[in-house]
Amino acid sequence: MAQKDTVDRILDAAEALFAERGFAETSLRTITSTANVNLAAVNYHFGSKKALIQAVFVRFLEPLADSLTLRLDDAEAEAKELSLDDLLVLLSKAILSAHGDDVTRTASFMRLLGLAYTQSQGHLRDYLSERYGRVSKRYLDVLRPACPELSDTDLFWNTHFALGAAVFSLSNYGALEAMLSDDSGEESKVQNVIRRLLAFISAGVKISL
Amino acid sequence: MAQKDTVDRILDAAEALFAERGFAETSLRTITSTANVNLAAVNYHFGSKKALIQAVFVRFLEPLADSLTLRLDDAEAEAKELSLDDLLVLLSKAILSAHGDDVTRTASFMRLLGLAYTQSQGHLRDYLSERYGRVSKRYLDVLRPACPELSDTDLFWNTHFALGAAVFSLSNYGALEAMLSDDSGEESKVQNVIRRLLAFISAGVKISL
DNA sequence: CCCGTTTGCAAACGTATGTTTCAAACATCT
DNA sequence: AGATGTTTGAAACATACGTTTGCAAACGGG
Repeated sequence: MAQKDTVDRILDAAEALFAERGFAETSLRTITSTANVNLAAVNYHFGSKKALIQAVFVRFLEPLADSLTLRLDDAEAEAKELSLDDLLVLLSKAILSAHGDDVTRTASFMRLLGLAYTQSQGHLRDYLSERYGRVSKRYLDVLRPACPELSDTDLFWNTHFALGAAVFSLSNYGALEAMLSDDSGEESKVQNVIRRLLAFISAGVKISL
Repeated sequence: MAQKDTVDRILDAAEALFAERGFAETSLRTITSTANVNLAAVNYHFGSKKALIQAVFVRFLEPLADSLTLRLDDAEAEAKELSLDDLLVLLSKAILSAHGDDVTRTASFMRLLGLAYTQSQGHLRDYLSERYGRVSKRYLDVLRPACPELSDTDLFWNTHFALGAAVFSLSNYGALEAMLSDDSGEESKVQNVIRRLLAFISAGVKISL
């Protein structure tokens, strides 16, 4: 089929539109007309708007969880001690590689993650933490021995500070980039910001009160 | 009058409801019934829902901007060099003191700030940056010489990483605190988290690529 | 006390939304 | 080819929303 499947076209449109306008601000009519699909198709294929939102997240997070699991398996197979920076790079590579190093789409999806946190969307938080709780817990378990000098409370808050820095800056990447004078190099700007972010996080996470 | 003024009751209800559910997800009917006020009162006193949202932000940010300006005046009057940590403490004290050290309300309002960033709400971003651009620019101007070893690009990204860490963690403070085992000391937990946050930011901002 | 203005209230209006319906088009299998 | 199950399409439905209206009550200066 020359045209992509209806389901995928809906998911593509929904992912992009949600990211730039939020969930409640994006109507099914906008989504379906962007996707060149009949309005009823969303309820037919997904059942409801809520379910569509969940499907958008699952389509992105499933490969990410797989990629992360795989890399953690590899790392543990080598049985070497993983440093904090090793783990940060591992995570960022897992995220980026999960969708063919499409940095734009990844940054756009980070915006969705930010929305999922701030916007109440209770059903989403419950669903995601139920579905991906195991992977994130495993990552944290590996992170724990990489920061032996930190107490559990230190680590807890520092990781959430780091998560905030990542989600916030990447989800607002578009707006932030526009504020910069364009004298900086053109190529792979996002990559550079990610390098900056990792350095920032690496320094912060090591702090204990 | 025993009852607070209608305008204030609306603002109180709107601030709390917006913070916990988002802008689009909070209807005027929910706001007015929470405030025990007639539905039409919002459009009468504020003109529109958009204007109400702006008014909520102005009521909170105006004292904050004043407090920050005052403290910057004092600091510059002493003509001492302000270190990065001095400036972080100055800012956090300005934020907290602006509303009688009501940490709960401050944390709740941080959530609103996060929403203002993530949800498109273009009118809000424009309005706020037009109204408070001068104060924030002044703070950044003082911050600049406190980090002499950083390039402008370094400083730009690091401050936004820091902002993300702050907004995200404080705006989700309620949910995060609930995840912690309650063995930690009861008193002034928020204050402790703010101390942690400042240490985290202080370490991260100093990083250059 | 009166009258112009402000505030409060109930009801309605117009619109946009998520969802449902049901018949037509399509695909798949025997 | 014909029957059967799946997918699309246009239209309608029910509801929730922001906003407006019309009028009564309260207020305040002359």
